[in-house]
Amino acid sequence: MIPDRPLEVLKAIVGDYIASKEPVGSKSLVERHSFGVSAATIRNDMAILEEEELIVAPHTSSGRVPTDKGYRMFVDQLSEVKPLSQAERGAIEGFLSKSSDLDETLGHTARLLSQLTNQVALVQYPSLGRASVKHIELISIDDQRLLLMLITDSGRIQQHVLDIPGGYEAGDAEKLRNLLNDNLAGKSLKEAASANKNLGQKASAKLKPLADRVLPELSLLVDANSQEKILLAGTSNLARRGEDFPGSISPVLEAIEEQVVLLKLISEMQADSHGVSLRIGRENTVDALFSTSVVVSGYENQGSEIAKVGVIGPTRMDYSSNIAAVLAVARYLSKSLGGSQ
Amino acid sequence: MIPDRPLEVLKAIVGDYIASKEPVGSKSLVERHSFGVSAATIRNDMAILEEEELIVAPHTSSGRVPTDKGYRMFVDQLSEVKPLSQAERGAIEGFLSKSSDLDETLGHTARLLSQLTNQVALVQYPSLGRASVKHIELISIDDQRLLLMLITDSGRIQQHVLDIPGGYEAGDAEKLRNLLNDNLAGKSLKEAASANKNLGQKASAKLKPLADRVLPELSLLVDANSQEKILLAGTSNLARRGEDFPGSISPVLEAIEEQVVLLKLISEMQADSHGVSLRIGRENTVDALFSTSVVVSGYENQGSEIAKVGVIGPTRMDYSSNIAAVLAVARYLSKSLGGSQ
DNA sequence: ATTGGCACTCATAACCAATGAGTGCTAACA
DNA sequence: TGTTAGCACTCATTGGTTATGAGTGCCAAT
Repeated sequence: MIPDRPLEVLKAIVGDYIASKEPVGSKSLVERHSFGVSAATIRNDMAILEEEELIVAPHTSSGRVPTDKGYRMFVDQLSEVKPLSQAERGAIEGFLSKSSDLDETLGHTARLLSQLTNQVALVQYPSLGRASVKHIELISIDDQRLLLMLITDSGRIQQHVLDIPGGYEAGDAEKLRNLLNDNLAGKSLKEAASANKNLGQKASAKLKPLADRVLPELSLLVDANSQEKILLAGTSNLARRGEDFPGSISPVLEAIEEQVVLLKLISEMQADSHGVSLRIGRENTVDALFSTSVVVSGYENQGSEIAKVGVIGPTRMDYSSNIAAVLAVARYLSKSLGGSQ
Repeated sequence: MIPDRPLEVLKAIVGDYIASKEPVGSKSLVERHSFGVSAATIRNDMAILEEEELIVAPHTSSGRVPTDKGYRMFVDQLSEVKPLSQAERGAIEGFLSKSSDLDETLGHTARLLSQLTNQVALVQYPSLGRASVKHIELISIDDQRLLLMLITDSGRIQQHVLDIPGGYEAGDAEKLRNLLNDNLAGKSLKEAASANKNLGQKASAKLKPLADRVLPELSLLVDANSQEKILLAGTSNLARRGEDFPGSISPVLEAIEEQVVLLKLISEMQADSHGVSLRIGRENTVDALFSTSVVVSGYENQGSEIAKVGVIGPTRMDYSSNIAAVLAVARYLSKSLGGSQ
């Protein structure tokens, strides 16, 4: 529905605008690209694009700037993304290979992605909601304290130290531990939460006091921590791009620090054919993020998607390379998790 | 050495400047405060202060602004800090009482402090360097994987999942665990690190293969994680105060995201008589933080200081209330840790 | 020691003209 | 029909000039 050359012009405008931060006019356009036509013709094409609301002029008689719709068309046209350089691939591999536990891996991932893209990186912790109980551990620390641990198949480990005011017998802890594992291991967290409630009755009279102390804490671990969590890195990259934001960047910073908002946003996003999902400007349902774009992709453990990873930056970003970076990092992260956990 | 009234004038200047963000002149000074003398007299006093480099005029014939030295004198004069309101005390208590494990407690603390002060809050994780090994746990997850845990007396728990490619016998894991605890529990991390190296010899022939796999990982846990860590919250508060920073805020953001820099900085800071320690402007050894002030206080577990907590903001901050907030939060945090861990 | 008076400084705001990149439109052209 | 050259017009930006006024330093008088 939009002819060929105007589309090329749109691409050129987006490209030049990303590079220069300046509204781009017909003249500089024909200078930098070889369309084989004159500036006047380009102007006609630009009139078409403006008609379609793909570009807009900040003020009468100035260059044009892509609209959100324009960026959207641009990325949808983007057939293949810019592959990463050898150096970048090396950096990813080197960075992620030396991580040990989950916390550390995700922390590294966030830092890496923010450095790779010069944007704010976000990494969602594997959601406990979809996870299942792999193992429950009850470890005696000393005669009045127990360490309760919940290990899920997503690799996340939650723990809590319990005071047992009256003390306890080592054998009881062992028995309770077996009871818990026999009844809960393998169940999804939701099932475990409800099964846990009825478990008190199964405990023998001797075990009862300890069970009464431990079970509620286990519930707490299950629900309180099934609350999702996001890791951020490179917030300063936002500040450096401050000029890209209309008023101040502080509402943007506030919004992304507000985990709940971000979680809702990325949970709404569905991956497209490339395996990546993006929201551009006003496509974001959050007012404060109307001048930002979010690029996310899922990462997997043992074949199923467990959480998301991505970047957030000004709508005027280099979509091609950011998409490539997010995809690559997601892929390596999946590999790194699948291998060792 | 500096007469009385000029000192009062300094206090007034600092106070007014903090409130108004505007350089403060002699006239507005006599209007807002009742010195009982005329503007001209105040001007003479200001000349003295300027002589002492406690205040400075941004340009000839404009109001005066406190220098770093001026702020320093101001806070040193500060005999008692502004006590927190009832509501604030309530908020602290409510917030911190509902935390369960260490991670969560510290996370809550950081958020709370940033909200209380409207500054960037920082919370240092209990340093493993000064900590000692409380307990080591080796848990079988399945027949090819073990979970290795290191629990320190500061309440921090580190864990790592180990693949044991050839499998192992449950009894061996148990024996190794006992060996580790017998030899390492109670030792400081440094001692444990070196003791750990010689432990391979003590293992029986049967235990050797497993020990060879586990011991290096334990070393890794000890060193790699004895690296300190800082939690930040409320970065957006910096952005909101953007006008207070000379050029852009992004170097500041970069500096505080650079954990190493921050860690070095706060480790240099020694608490004064109030139990609080602060660096004002150029007293910070980091260039990027020359226009910020850092307020920290230590928090304790079982009577000994284990790490620091504080805020960082523009030199033009409300020292009195920030000091009060940091102190209060540090105190409550110590209480909360001492009670349950 | 304090004060009123006064000349002086200098950042800021307001106004104005010049500049120039960029546009839309029209008429000619292939 | 699509393309091009030409032209008048718009308007953000820049630089220069001029008020305005808050604030100072200094001095002579109290």
